[in-house]
Amino acid sequence: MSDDAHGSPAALREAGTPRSRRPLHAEAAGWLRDMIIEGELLPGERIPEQALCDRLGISRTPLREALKMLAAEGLVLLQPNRGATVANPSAEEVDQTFHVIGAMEALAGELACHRVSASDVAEIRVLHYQMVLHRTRQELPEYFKLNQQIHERIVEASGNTVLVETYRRLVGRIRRHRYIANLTTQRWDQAIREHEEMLEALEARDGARLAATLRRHLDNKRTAARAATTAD
Amino acid sequence: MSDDAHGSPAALREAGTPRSRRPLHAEAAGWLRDMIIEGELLPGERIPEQALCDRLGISRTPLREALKMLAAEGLVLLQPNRGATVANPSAEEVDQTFHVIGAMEALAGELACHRVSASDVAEIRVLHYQMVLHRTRQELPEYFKLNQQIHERIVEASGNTVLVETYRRLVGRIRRHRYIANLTTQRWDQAIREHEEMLEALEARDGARLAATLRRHLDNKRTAARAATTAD
DNA sequence: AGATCTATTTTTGTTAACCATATTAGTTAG
DNA sequence: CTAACTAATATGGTTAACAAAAATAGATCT
Repeated sequence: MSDDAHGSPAALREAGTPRSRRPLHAEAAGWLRDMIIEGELLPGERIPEQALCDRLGISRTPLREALKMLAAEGLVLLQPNRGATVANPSAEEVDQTFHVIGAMEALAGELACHRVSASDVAEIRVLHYQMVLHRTRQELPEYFKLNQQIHERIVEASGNTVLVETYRRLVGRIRRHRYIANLTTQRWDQAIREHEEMLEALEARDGARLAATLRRHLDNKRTAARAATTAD
Repeated sequence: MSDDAHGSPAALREAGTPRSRRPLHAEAAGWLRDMIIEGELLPGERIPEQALCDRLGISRTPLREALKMLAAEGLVLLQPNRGATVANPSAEEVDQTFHVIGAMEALAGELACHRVSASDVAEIRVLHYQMVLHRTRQELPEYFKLNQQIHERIVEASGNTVLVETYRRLVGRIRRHRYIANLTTQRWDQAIREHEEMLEALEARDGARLAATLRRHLDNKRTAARAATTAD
Protein backbone atom coordinates (compact mmCIF):
# COMPACT_ATOMS: atom_id res chain seq x y z
CA MET A 1 0.00 0.00 0.00
CA SER A 2 2.99 2.26 0.44
CA ASP A 3 4.15 2.19 -3.16
CA ASP A 4 1.25 3.37 -5.24
CA ALA A 5 2.41 2.33 -8.68
CA HIS A 6 -1.18 1.62 -9.45
CA GLY A 7 -0.82 1.77 -13.19
CA SER A 8 -3.58 3.07 -15.37
CA PRO A 9 -6.73 3.95 -13.45
CA ALA A 10 -9.29 1.90 -15.23
CA ALA A 11 -10.69 4.38 -17.72
CA LEU A 12 -7.33 5.47 -19.03
CA ARG A 13 -6.33 2.09 -20.38
CA GLU A 14 -5.53 2.23 -24.05
CA ALA A 15 -5.14 -0.44 -26.64
CA GLY A 16 -1.47 0.08 -27.36
CA THR A 17 -0.40 -0.09 -23.73
CA PRO A 18 2.52 -2.55 -23.41
CA ARG A 19 0.68 -4.79 -20.98
CA SER A 20 2.47 -4.38 -17.66
CA ARG A 21 4.59 -7.20 -16.40
CA ARG A 22 2.19 -7.67 -13.48
CA PRO A 23 -0.59 -10.12 -14.29
CA LEU A 24 -3.93 -8.61 -15.18
CA HIS A 25 -5.80 -10.27 -12.36
CA ALA A 26 -3.48 -8.70 -9.81
CA GLU A 27 -3.84 -5.34 -11.49
CA ALA A 28 -7.61 -5.71 -11.65
CA ALA A 29 -7.70 -6.62 -7.97
CA GLY A 30 -5.81 -3.41 -7.28
CA TRP A 31 -8.25 -1.35 -9.31
CA LEU A 32 -11.22 -2.91 -7.60
CA ARG A 33 -9.66 -2.40 -4.19
CA ASP A 34 -9.21 1.27 -4.99
CA MET A 35 -12.73 1.60 -6.34
CA ILE A 36 -14.13 0.10 -3.17
CA ILE A 37 -11.98 2.21 -0.87
CA GLU A 38 -12.60 5.44 -2.77
CA GLY A 39 -16.30 4.77 -2.49
CA GLU A 40 -16.84 4.37 -6.22
CA LEU A 41 -18.36 1.02 -5.37
CA LEU A 42 -20.56 1.24 -2.30
CA PRO A 43 -21.01 -1.44 0.38
CA GLY A 44 -23.69 -3.89 -0.57
CA GLU A 45 -23.59 -2.83 -4.21
CA ARG A 46 -23.69 -5.55 -6.81
CA ILE A 47 -20.68 -6.05 -9.07
CA PRO A 48 -21.91 -7.23 -12.48
CA GLU A 49 -19.14 -9.05 -14.26
CA GLN A 50 -19.74 -7.98 -17.82
CA ALA A 51 -20.24 -4.31 -17.00
CA LEU A 52 -17.01 -4.21 -15.01
CA CYS A 53 -15.16 -6.04 -17.76
CA ASP A 54 -16.21 -3.41 -20.28
CA ARG A 55 -15.31 -0.64 -17.88
CA LEU A 56 -11.85 -2.00 -17.10
CA GLY A 57 -11.22 -3.20 -20.61
CA ILE A 58 -10.47 -6.78 -19.63
CA SER A 59 -12.18 -10.10 -20.14
CA ARG A 60 -14.12 -12.10 -17.62
CA THR A 61 -11.39 -14.55 -16.66
CA PRO A 62 -8.94 -12.18 -14.96
CA LEU A 63 -11.78 -10.18 -13.44
CA ARG A 64 -13.30 -13.26 -11.85
CA GLU A 65 -9.87 -14.25 -10.56
CA ALA A 66 -9.53 -10.81 -9.03
CA LEU A 67 -12.95 -11.12 -7.41
CA LYS A 68 -11.94 -14.43 -5.88
CA MET A 69 -8.89 -12.76 -4.36
CA LEU A 70 -10.89 -9.88 -2.94
CA ALA A 71 -13.42 -12.32 -1.56
CA ALA A 72 -10.63 -14.16 0.24
CA GLU A 73 -9.53 -10.79 1.61
CA GLY A 74 -13.02 -10.12 2.87
CA LEU A 75 -13.63 -7.04 0.75
CA VAL A 76 -16.11 -8.73 -1.50
CA LEU A 77 -18.92 -11.17 -0.81
CA LEU A 78 -19.39 -14.01 -3.29
CA GLN A 79 -22.76 -15.73 -3.40
CA PRO A 80 -23.17 -18.80 -5.61
CA ASN A 81 -25.07 -18.00 -8.77
CA ARG A 82 -25.77 -14.53 -7.49
CA GLY A 83 -22.48 -12.89 -8.22
CA ALA A 84 -20.33 -10.57 -6.20
CA THR A 85 -21.27 -7.67 -3.96
CA VAL A 86 -19.11 -5.23 -2.07
CA ALA A 87 -18.79 -6.47 1.48
CA ASN A 88 -21.18 -4.73 3.82
CA PRO A 89 -20.19 -5.73 7.34
CA SER A 90 -22.79 -5.46 10.04
CA ALA A 91 -22.24 -3.18 13.03
CA GLU A 92 -21.47 -6.32 14.99
CA GLU A 93 -18.80 -7.38 12.51
CA VAL A 94 -17.21 -3.94 12.46
CA ASP A 95 -17.08 -4.05 16.22
CA GLN A 96 -15.39 -7.43 16.15
CA THR A 97 -12.91 -6.24 13.56
CA PHE A 98 -11.95 -3.31 15.77
CA HIS A 99 -11.29 -5.72 18.61
CA VAL A 100 -8.95 -7.83 16.53
CA ILE A 101 -7.18 -4.79 15.12
CA GLY A 102 -6.73 -3.52 18.65
CA ALA A 103 -5.04 -6.74 19.70
CA MET A 104 -2.78 -6.63 16.66
CA GLU A 105 -1.75 -3.05 17.20
CA ALA A 106 -1.05 -3.85 20.85
CA LEU A 107 1.24 -6.68 19.82
CA ALA A 108 2.85 -4.47 17.22
CA GLY A 109 3.50 -1.81 19.85
CA GLU A 110 5.23 -4.25 22.13
CA LEU A 111 7.39 -5.63 19.35
CA ALA A 112 8.13 -2.18 17.96
CA CYS A 113 9.51 -0.94 21.27
CA HIS A 114 12.15 -3.63 21.15
CA ARG A 115 13.52 -2.86 17.73
CA VAL A 116 12.41 0.53 16.48
CA SER A 117 15.25 2.87 15.51
CA ALA A 118 15.57 6.45 16.70
CA SER A 119 15.09 7.72 13.17
CA ASP A 120 11.90 5.71 12.77
CA VAL A 121 10.54 7.24 15.93
CA ALA A 122 11.56 10.67 14.73
CA GLU A 123 9.74 10.15 11.46
CA ILE A 124 6.59 9.08 13.25
CA ARG A 125 6.91 12.13 15.47
CA VAL A 126 6.99 14.31 12.37
CA LEU A 127 3.88 12.63 11.04
CA HIS A 128 2.25 13.30 14.38
CA TYR A 129 3.01 17.02 14.23
CA GLN A 130 1.69 17.23 10.70
CA MET A 131 -1.44 15.47 11.84
CA VAL A 132 -1.93 17.91 14.70
CA LEU A 133 -1.54 20.77 12.25
CA HIS A 134 -4.30 19.38 10.05
CA ARG A 135 -6.45 19.01 13.13
CA THR A 136 -6.10 22.70 14.04
CA ARG A 137 -7.01 23.53 10.45
CA GLN A 138 -10.00 21.23 10.64
CA GLU A 139 -8.81 19.35 7.58
CA LEU A 140 -10.40 15.98 8.19
CA PRO A 141 -9.28 14.05 5.10
CA GLU A 142 -5.63 15.01 5.52
CA TYR A 143 -5.85 14.35 9.23
CA PHE A 144 -7.29 10.93 8.60
CA LYS A 145 -4.60 10.01 6.12
CA LEU A 146 -1.81 10.87 8.52
CA ASN A 147 -3.58 9.19 11.40
CA GLN A 148 -3.68 6.04 9.36
CA GLN A 149 -0.07 6.37 8.34
CA ILE A 150 1.03 6.65 11.95
CA HIS A 151 -0.77 3.47 12.92
CA GLU A 152 0.63 1.69 9.91
CA ARG A 153 4.15 2.86 10.68
CA ILE A 154 3.94 1.51 14.18
CA VAL A 155 2.72 -1.82 12.92
CA GLU A 156 5.48 -1.89 10.34
CA ALA A 157 7.99 -1.06 13.04
CA SER A 158 7.12 -4.37 14.66
CA GLY A 159 9.20 -6.02 11.96
CA ASN A 160 6.62 -8.79 11.76
CA THR A 161 5.53 -9.10 8.14
CA VAL A 162 2.74 -11.55 8.93
CA LEU A 163 1.35 -9.06 11.41
CA VAL A 164 1.60 -6.25 8.88
CA GLU A 165 -0.18 -8.28 6.24
CA THR A 166 -2.97 -9.39 8.54
CA TYR A 167 -3.36 -5.87 9.89
CA ARG A 168 -3.71 -4.34 6.43
CA ARG A 169 -6.26 -6.90 5.41
CA LEU A 170 -8.49 -6.10 8.36
CA VAL A 171 -8.01 -2.34 8.21
CA GLY A 172 -9.05 -2.36 4.58
CA ARG A 173 -12.41 -3.78 5.53
CA ILE A 174 -13.39 -0.96 7.86
CA ARG A 175 -11.61 2.04 6.38
CA ARG A 176 -14.87 3.87 6.07
CA HIS A 177 -15.80 3.26 9.69
CA ARG A 178 -12.45 4.44 10.96
CA TYR A 179 -12.95 7.60 8.99
CA ILE A 180 -16.27 8.51 10.52
CA ALA A 181 -15.04 7.63 14.00
CA ASN A 182 -13.51 11.07 14.57
CA LEU A 183 -16.35 13.23 13.38
CA THR A 184 -17.19 14.86 16.71
CA THR A 185 -14.86 17.48 18.15
CA GLN A 186 -14.54 15.82 21.53
CA ARG A 187 -13.57 12.53 19.99
CA TRP A 188 -11.15 14.27 17.70
CA ASP A 189 -9.34 15.93 20.61
CA GLN A 190 -9.35 12.76 22.60
CA ALA A 191 -7.76 10.94 19.67
CA ILE A 192 -4.99 13.51 19.53
CA ARG A 193 -4.28 13.13 23.24
CA GLU A 194 -4.14 9.36 22.88
CA HIS A 195 -1.75 9.70 19.99
CA GLU A 196 0.49 11.90 22.09
CA GLU A 197 0.57 9.27 24.78
CA MET A 198 1.39 6.64 22.17
CA LEU A 199 4.33 8.69 20.98
CA GLU A 200 5.59 9.16 24.53
CA ALA A 201 5.45 5.44 25.21
CA LEU A 202 7.19 4.66 21.95
CA GLU A 203 9.96 7.16 22.61
CA ALA A 204 10.42 5.68 26.07
CA ARG A 205 10.43 2.21 24.52
CA ASP A 206 7.79 1.27 27.05
CA GLY A 207 6.20 -1.68 25.29
CA ALA A 208 3.58 -2.47 27.90
CA ARG A 209 2.40 1.12 28.08
CA LEU A 210 2.31 1.51 24.32
CA ALA A 211 0.33 -1.71 23.99
CA ALA A 212 -2.15 -0.60 26.63
CA THR A 213 -2.51 2.83 25.08
CA LEU A 214 -3.06 1.43 21.62
CA ARG A 215 -5.64 -0.97 22.91
CA ARG A 216 -7.50 1.80 24.71
CA HIS A 217 -7.21 4.06 21.67
CA LEU A 218 -8.69 1.44 19.40
CA ASP A 219 -11.38 0.67 21.91
CA ASN A 220 -12.41 4.31 21.97
CA LYS A 221 -12.31 4.47 18.22
CA ARG A 222 -14.51 1.42 18.08
CA THR A 223 -17.05 2.98 20.43
CA ALA A 224 -17.03 6.22 18.49
CA ALA A 225 -17.52 4.41 15.21
CA ARG A 226 -20.37 2.44 16.66
CA ALA A 227 -22.04 5.61 17.91
CA ALA A 228 -21.55 7.37 14.58
CA THR A 229 -23.00 4.53 12.52
CA THR A 230 -25.96 3.64 14.69
CA ALA A 231 -26.82 7.36 14.89
CA ASP A 232 -27.39 7.59 11.15
CA MET B 1 -13.51 -26.75 9.44
CA SER B 2 -16.02 -28.26 11.86
CA ASP B 3 -18.44 -29.57 9.26
CA ASP B 4 -16.47 -31.77 6.93
CA ALA B 5 -18.91 -32.18 4.07
CA HIS B 6 -15.96 -32.26 1.79
CA GLY B 7 -17.71 -33.93 -1.07
CA SER B 8 -15.86 -36.32 -3.31
CA PRO B 9 -12.17 -36.55 -2.48
CA ALA B 10 -10.59 -35.73 -5.77
CA ALA B 11 -9.97 -39.16 -7.20
CA LEU B 12 -13.51 -40.38 -6.61
CA ARG B 13 -15.19 -37.84 -8.86
CA GLU B 14 -17.17 -39.53 -11.57
CA ALA B 15 -18.68 -38.25 -14.74
CA GLY B 16 -22.29 -38.79 -13.77
CA THR B 17 -22.03 -36.95 -10.47
CA PRO B 18 -24.86 -34.41 -10.24
CA ARG B 19 -22.53 -31.47 -9.88
CA SER B 20 -22.89 -30.18 -6.34
CA ARG B 21 -24.66 -26.89 -5.74
CA ARG B 22 -21.40 -25.41 -4.45
CA PRO B 23 -19.33 -23.80 -7.21
CA LEU B 24 -16.45 -25.85 -8.52
CA HIS B 25 -13.82 -23.28 -7.63
CA ALA B 26 -14.90 -23.38 -3.98
CA GLU B 27 -14.88 -27.14 -4.02
CA ALA B 28 -11.50 -27.22 -5.71
CA ALA B 29 -10.13 -24.82 -3.14
CA GLY B 30 -11.33 -27.20 -0.45
CA TRP B 31 -9.69 -30.17 -2.11
CA LEU B 32 -6.41 -28.33 -2.53
CA ARG B 33 -6.52 -27.14 1.06
CA ASP B 34 -6.92 -30.72 2.21
CA MET B 35 -4.18 -31.95 -0.09
CA ILE B 36 -1.80 -29.36 1.30
CA ILE B 37 -2.71 -30.01 4.93
CA GLU B 38 -2.60 -33.79 4.57
CA GLY B 39 0.86 -33.46 3.10
CA GLU B 40 -0.09 -34.79 -0.30
CA LEU B 41 1.34 -31.58 -1.67
CA LEU B 42 4.55 -30.63 0.07
CA PRO B 43 5.77 -27.13 0.91
CA GLY B 44 7.65 -25.61 -1.99
CA GLU B 45 6.27 -28.16 -4.42
CA ARG B 46 5.09 -26.87 -7.75
CA ILE B 47 1.42 -27.11 -8.65
CA PRO B 48 1.14 -27.73 -12.39
CA GLU B 49 -2.24 -26.59 -13.63
CA GLN B 50 -2.94 -29.16 -16.28
CA ALA B 51 -1.92 -32.14 -14.18
CA LEU B 52 -4.10 -31.01 -11.31
CA CYS B 53 -7.01 -30.36 -13.66
CA ASP B 54 -6.83 -33.92 -14.95
CA ARG B 55 -6.50 -35.25 -11.44
CA LEU B 56 -9.49 -33.33 -10.10
CA GLY B 57 -11.49 -33.70 -13.26
CA ILE B 58 -12.10 -30.00 -13.74
CA SER B 59 -11.00 -27.42 -16.29
CA ARG B 60 -8.37 -24.76 -15.85
CA THR B 61 -10.68 -21.85 -15.11
CA PRO B 62 -12.10 -22.97 -11.76
CA LEU B 63 -8.76 -24.39 -10.71
CA ARG B 64 -7.02 -21.11 -11.35
CA GLU B 65 -9.72 -19.30 -9.43
CA ALA B 66 -9.19 -21.69 -6.54
CA LEU B 67 -5.45 -21.06 -6.65
CA LYS B 68 -6.05 -17.32 -6.46
CA MET B 69 -8.15 -17.83 -3.35
CA LEU B 70 -5.54 -20.02 -1.68
CA ALA B 71 -2.87 -17.49 -2.59
CA ALA B 72 -4.90 -14.78 -0.88
CA GLU B 73 -5.11 -17.08 2.14
CA GLY B 74 -1.36 -17.49 2.15
CA LEU B 75 -1.36 -21.24 1.54
CA VAL B 76 -0.07 -20.93 -1.99
CA LEU B 77 2.57 -18.75 -3.56
CA LEU B 78 1.83 -17.32 -6.98
CA GLN B 79 4.75 -16.17 -9.09
CA PRO B 80 4.02 -14.41 -12.37
CA ASN B 81 4.63 -16.71 -15.32
CA ARG B 82 6.06 -19.31 -13.00
CA GLY B 83 2.89 -20.78 -11.66
CA ALA B 84 1.85 -21.77 -8.20
CA THR B 85 3.81 -23.49 -5.47
CA VAL B 86 2.75 -24.64 -2.04
CA ALA B 87 3.72 -21.93 0.42
CA ASN B 88 6.96 -22.70 2.18
CA PRO B 89 7.33 -20.18 4.95
CA SER B 90 10.79 -19.47 6.28
CA ALA B 91 11.64 -20.14 9.90
CA GLU B 92 11.39 -16.41 10.41
CA GLU B 93 7.90 -16.30 8.97
CA VAL B 94 6.74 -19.25 11.05
CA ASP B 95 8.06 -17.47 14.09
CA GLN B 96 6.17 -14.33 13.22
CA THR B 97 3.00 -16.30 12.59
CA PHE B 98 3.24 -17.86 16.04
CA HIS B 99 3.51 -14.41 17.54
CA VAL B 100 0.36 -13.22 15.83
CA ILE B 101 -1.53 -16.38 16.71
CA GLY B 102 -0.45 -15.92 20.31
CA ALA B 103 -1.91 -12.42 20.41
CA MET B 104 -5.14 -13.64 18.86
CA GLU B 105 -5.53 -16.52 21.27
CA ALA B 106 -4.84 -14.15 24.14
CA LEU B 107 -7.60 -11.84 22.97
CA ALA B 108 -9.88 -14.82 22.46
CA GLY B 109 -9.20 -15.99 25.98
CA GLU B 110 -10.15 -12.65 27.45
CA LEU B 111 -13.34 -12.43 25.43
CA ALA B 112 -14.23 -16.04 26.10
CA CYS B 113 -14.10 -15.58 29.85
CA HIS B 114 -16.82 -12.98 29.59
CA ARG B 115 -19.31 -15.05 27.71
CA VAL B 116 -18.48 -18.72 27.72
CA SER B 117 -21.24 -20.97 29.08
CA ALA B 118 -20.75 -23.63 31.72
CA SER B 119 -21.55 -26.35 29.23
CA ASP B 120 -18.96 -25.01 26.78
CA VAL B 121 -16.35 -25.15 29.50
CA ALA B 122 -17.43 -28.64 30.42
CA GLU B 123 -17.06 -29.77 26.81
CA ILE B 124 -13.59 -28.33 26.59
CA ARG B 125 -12.73 -30.05 29.86
CA VAL B 126 -13.81 -33.34 28.32
CA LEU B 127 -11.62 -32.72 25.30
CA HIS B 128 -8.77 -32.01 27.67
CA TYR B 129 -9.16 -35.33 29.47
CA GLN B 130 -9.31 -37.17 26.18
CA MET B 131 -6.16 -35.41 25.13
CA VAL B 132 -4.37 -36.38 28.34
CA LEU B 133 -5.42 -39.96 27.73
CA HIS B 134 -3.87 -39.94 24.28
CA ARG B 135 -0.74 -38.46 25.78
CA THR B 136 -0.37 -41.33 28.24
CA ARG B 137 -0.85 -43.74 25.37
CA GLN B 138 1.74 -41.88 23.35
CA GLU B 139 -0.70 -41.43 20.50
CA LEU B 140 0.67 -38.29 18.92
CA PRO B 141 -1.72 -37.80 15.99
CA GLU B 142 -4.82 -38.13 18.17
CA TYR B 143 -3.24 -35.94 20.82
CA PHE B 144 -2.49 -33.29 18.24
CA LYS B 145 -5.99 -33.30 16.87
CA LEU B 146 -7.54 -32.78 20.29
CA ASN B 147 -4.97 -30.17 21.19
CA GLN B 148 -5.96 -28.25 18.12
CA GLN B 149 -9.64 -28.66 18.84
CA ILE B 150 -9.22 -27.22 22.32
CA HIS B 151 -7.49 -24.14 21.02
CA GLU B 152 -10.10 -23.71 18.35
CA ARG B 153 -12.92 -24.13 20.84
CA ILE B 154 -11.50 -21.39 23.02
CA VAL B 155 -11.16 -19.06 20.06
CA GLU B 156 -14.72 -19.88 18.99
CA ALA B 157 -15.90 -19.20 22.53
CA SER B 158 -14.79 -15.61 22.05
CA GLY B 159 -17.88 -15.13 19.95
CA ASN B 160 -15.85 -12.98 17.58
CA THR B 161 -16.29 -14.38 14.09
CA VAL B 162 -13.66 -12.11 12.57
CA LEU B 163 -11.19 -13.38 15.12
CA VAL B 164 -12.12 -16.99 14.39
CA GLU B 165 -11.71 -16.48 10.67
CA THR B 166 -8.36 -14.75 10.98
CA TYR B 167 -7.16 -17.35 13.46
CA ARG B 168 -8.04 -20.24 11.19
CA ARG B 169 -6.32 -18.64 8.26
CA LEU B 170 -3.07 -18.28 10.14
CA VAL B 171 -3.21 -21.66 11.84
CA GLY B 172 -3.67 -23.31 8.47
CA ARG B 173 -0.34 -21.95 7.34
CA ILE B 174 1.72 -23.57 10.08
CA ARG B 175 -0.21 -26.72 10.89
CA ARG B 176 2.83 -28.80 10.18
CA HIS B 177 5.02 -26.76 12.48
CA ARG B 178 2.54 -26.94 15.32
CA TYR B 179 2.55 -30.68 14.93
CA ILE B 180 6.28 -31.14 15.29
CA ALA B 181 6.40 -28.72 18.20
CA ASN B 182 5.53 -31.40 20.76
CA LEU B 183 7.88 -34.12 19.64
CA THR B 184 10.10 -34.21 22.71
CA THR B 185 8.77 -35.71 25.93
CA GLN B 186 9.61 -32.70 28.08
CA ARG B 187 7.84 -30.34 25.77
CA TRP B 188 4.90 -32.67 25.61
CA ASP B 189 4.53 -32.72 29.39
CA GLN B 190 4.99 -29.00 29.61
CA ALA B 191 2.25 -28.50 27.07
CA ILE B 192 -0.12 -30.62 29.14
CA ARG B 193 0.62 -28.57 32.26
CA GLU B 194 0.01 -25.36 30.38
CA HIS B 195 -3.27 -26.71 29.10
CA GLU B 196 -4.30 -27.56 32.64
CA GLU B 197 -3.59 -24.01 33.70
CA MET B 198 -5.60 -22.72 30.76
CA LEU B 199 -8.55 -24.80 31.81
CA GLU B 200 -8.31 -23.55 35.39
CA ALA B 201 -8.26 -19.95 34.27
CA LEU B 202 -11.19 -20.50 31.95
CA GLU B 203 -13.23 -22.22 34.65
CA ALA B 204 -12.47 -19.32 36.99
CA ARG B 205 -13.41 -16.89 34.22
CA ASP B 206 -10.07 -15.19 34.84
CA GLY B 207 -9.58 -13.47 31.51
CA ALA B 208 -6.25 -11.87 32.29
CA ARG B 209 -4.76 -15.10 33.54
CA LEU B 210 -6.08 -17.10 30.61
CA ALA B 211 -4.69 -14.56 28.18
CA ALA B 212 -1.31 -14.62 29.85
CA THR B 213 -1.25 -18.41 29.95
CA LEU B 214 -2.21 -18.71 26.31
CA ARG B 215 0.43 -16.25 25.31
CA ARG B 216 3.09 -18.11 27.26
CA HIS B 217 1.86 -21.42 25.89
CA LEU B 218 2.09 -20.20 22.33
CA ASP B 219 5.48 -18.68 22.99
CA ASN B 220 6.78 -22.01 24.24
CA LYS B 221 5.24 -23.78 21.29
CA ARG B 222 6.94 -21.32 19.00
CA THR B 223 10.32 -21.93 20.60
CA ALA B 224 9.84 -25.68 20.46
CA ALA B 225 8.83 -25.53 16.81
CA ARG B 226 11.86 -23.40 16.03
CA ALA B 227 14.16 -25.85 17.77
CA ALA B 228 12.59 -28.83 16.02
CA THR B 229 12.84 -27.33 12.55
CA THR B 230 16.32 -25.86 12.79
CA ALA B 231 17.53 -29.16 14.23
CA ASP B 232 16.70 -31.01 11.01
C1' DA C 1 -55.33 -3.49 -7.52
C1' DG C 2 -52.69 -7.23 -5.73
C1' DA C 3 -50.81 -11.75 -5.82
C1' DT C 4 -49.35 -15.81 -8.39
C1' DC C 5 -47.73 -18.37 -12.06
C1' DT C 6 -45.17 -18.54 -16.48
C1' DA C 7 -42.15 -17.29 -20.12
C1' DT C 8 -38.30 -14.52 -21.42
C1' DT C 9 -34.07 -12.38 -20.66
C1' DT C 10 -29.96 -11.80 -18.13
C1' DT C 11 -26.17 -13.37 -15.43
C1' DT C 12 -23.27 -16.70 -13.62
C1' DG C 13 -20.49 -21.10 -13.73
C1' DT C 14 -17.92 -23.92 -16.64
C1' DT C 15 -15.68 -25.91 -20.64
C1' DA C 16 -12.94 -25.69 -24.70
C1' DA C 17 -10.01 -23.87 -28.19
C1' DC C 18 -6.64 -20.62 -29.19
C1' DC C 19 -2.64 -17.33 -29.05
C1' DA C 20 1.23 -14.69 -27.13
C1' DT C 21 4.82 -14.79 -24.08
C1' DA C 22 7.87 -16.32 -20.53
C1' DT C 23 10.21 -20.23 -18.66
C1' DT C 24 12.51 -24.54 -18.89
C1' DA C 25 14.78 -28.26 -21.08
C1' DG C 26 17.58 -29.84 -24.63
C1' DT C 27 21.06 -29.42 -28.03
C1' DT C 28 24.71 -27.78 -30.37
C1' DA C 29 28.77 -24.94 -31.00
C1' DG C 30 32.72 -22.83 -29.08
C1' DC D 1 32.58 -27.55 -19.50
C1' DT D 2 30.31 -23.53 -20.52
C1' DA D 3 27.59 -20.53 -23.46
C1' DA D 4 24.43 -19.59 -26.78
C1' DC D 5 20.73 -21.05 -29.46
C1' DT D 6 16.49 -23.73 -30.32
C1' DA D 7 12.56 -26.52 -29.17
C1' DA D 8 9.11 -27.91 -25.89
C1' DT D 9 6.26 -26.61 -22.20
C1' DA D 10 3.46 -23.90 -19.05
C1' DT D 11 1.34 -19.82 -17.90
C1' DG D 12 -1.53 -15.52 -18.70
C1' DG D 13 -5.11 -14.02 -21.23
C1' DT D 14 -9.01 -13.79 -24.79
C1' DT D 15 -13.00 -15.42 -26.95
C1' DA D 16 -16.97 -18.37 -27.98
C1' DA D 17 -20.29 -21.23 -26.47
C1' DC D 18 -23.62 -23.42 -23.36
C1' DA D 19 -26.17 -25.19 -19.23
C1' DA D 20 -28.24 -23.73 -15.20
C1' DA D 21 -29.74 -20.54 -12.04
C1' DA D 22 -31.71 -16.04 -11.03
C1' DA D 23 -33.91 -11.76 -12.16
C1' DT D 24 -37.28 -9.63 -14.93
C1' DA D 25 -41.33 -8.90 -17.41
C1' DG D 26 -45.79 -10.45 -18.79
C1' DA D 27 -49.99 -12.68 -18.44
C1' DT D 28 -53.47 -14.67 -15.61
C1' DC D 29 -56.39 -15.28 -11.79
C1' DT D 30 -58.77 -13.84 -7.50
